[in-house]
Amino acid sequence: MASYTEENYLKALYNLANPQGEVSISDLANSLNVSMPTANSMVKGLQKSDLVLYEKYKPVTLTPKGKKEAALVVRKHRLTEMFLVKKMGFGWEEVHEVAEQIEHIHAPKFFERMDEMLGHPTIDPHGSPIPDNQGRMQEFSYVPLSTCKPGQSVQLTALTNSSTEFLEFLNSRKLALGTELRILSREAYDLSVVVSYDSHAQETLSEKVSERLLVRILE
Amino acid sequence: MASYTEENYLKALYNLANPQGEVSISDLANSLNVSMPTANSMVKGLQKSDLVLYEKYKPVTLTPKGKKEAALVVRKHRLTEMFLVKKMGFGWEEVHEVAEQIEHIHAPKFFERMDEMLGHPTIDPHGSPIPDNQGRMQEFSYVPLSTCKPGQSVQLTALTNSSTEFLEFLNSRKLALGTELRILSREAYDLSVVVSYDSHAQETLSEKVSERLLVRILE
DNA sequence: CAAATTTGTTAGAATGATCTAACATATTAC
DNA sequence: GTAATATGTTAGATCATTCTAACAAATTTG
Ligand SMILES: [Mn+2]
Ligand SMILES: [Mn+2]
Ligand SMILES: [Mn+2]
Ligand SMILES: [Mn+2]
Repeated sequence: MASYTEENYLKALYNLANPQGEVSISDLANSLNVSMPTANSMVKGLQKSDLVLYEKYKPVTLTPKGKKEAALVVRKHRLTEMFLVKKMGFGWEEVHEVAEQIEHIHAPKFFERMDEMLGHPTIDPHGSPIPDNQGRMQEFSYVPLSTCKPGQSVQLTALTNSSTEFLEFLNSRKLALGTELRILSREAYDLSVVVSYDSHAQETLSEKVSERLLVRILE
Repeated sequence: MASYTEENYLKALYNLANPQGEVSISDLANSLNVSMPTANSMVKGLQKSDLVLYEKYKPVTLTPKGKKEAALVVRKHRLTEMFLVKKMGFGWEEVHEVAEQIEHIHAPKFFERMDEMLGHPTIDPHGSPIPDNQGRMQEFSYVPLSTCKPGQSVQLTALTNSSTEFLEFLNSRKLALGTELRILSREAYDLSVVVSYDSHAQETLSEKVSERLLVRILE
């Protein structure tokens, strides 16, 4: 069984994988705030347990076994976040750090019960999909708000970044998942986007913000 | 901050302490399923962090700081067990192992929220007191059923053992906290006790069982 | 109280996870 | 296509937690 630390490596590999499933040692090390030699040596260990494929100087890839284990940790993380928000009254900006710990609890019934109580949710409080209990995750095809055109109506469905700071920024603008936005214009100079929603007649979102907001196009 | 392992040592010391607050290395090692040299070396580490008092060949004692830290871990354990039973529908026999893990989560708000949702409970599902958020624990003066006399009426209030097997045995006899028992007789030969309660007109409890049941005397 | 037993300590080693310093390979820029 | 830069690896060390084997102190027993 993977250790606490190994689970964090698997999850990082899962989240960092490019379309070919590859992750560089430097990205891995960076994401986990460890040195490259540390990441390198851990990867060798994961390889011994058949959780990753790895050759010197090549990027790392999860094996099917590793990918499933990773997805199941992600499942625990996202179910936990959903539970904290829906059943314990936490804000979406306060749940990530706790979930980062609770995802390592070994107690299948605990998470099954959360899942039941939540009615088998398919997305977490930040709009990210929750893998099923076999580790399968559905794909959504949402687009960043930054790629939308003036005149379009869209619905905020997910985020590409869920840092506390970003979530607090969204709170301050009363932007939540489900919010419907109309794109009024786009500033060519700084790529900021002007939108209206709810009682906000006009709100300007910087490029940095708009590229982190994933939306479903309504019309 | 104490590590996961250190927290388990502190908790064991807290639970094993005799009236003078002392714990032998062998009891500590035994309780944690580690060798005596391991316990010995960990105790030296705890001493460096001012969590225990210790001299070669003498029993170990928690410092006030160590005792408080231990009590706060016990608090998290017991709040968790209560939450699992009252808010998530688990049986009292299934919560200890999960709580053993969740007690190490570092997230004050998570446990504060549990406490609130539970209405600031003072006992856990097995009748053990929950220390307050300063680590203070109230003393109860319950007596083992085995010390009671025939003719007495008592109420089951706590347990001195909370193993899954024992709890399942109690479930099978429909014995729960709060059950009122009348002591019908006591067998001199094997010290078993015959009691009646609810719809059970006559139930024989072995000495092993009756000394693990803590009761409050009603009359 | 001396012997036997139990309890506790030291020494030495292993494993997992981490680091820094030094070196090697790969990629990018000129 | 070499030089500079970025990326990756090896070596060697540290720290926490654990072990077994050997020895030492304390306690119990006859
Ligand atoms: Mn998260
Ligand atoms: Mn984590
Ligand atoms: Mn317990
Ligand atoms: Mn524990």
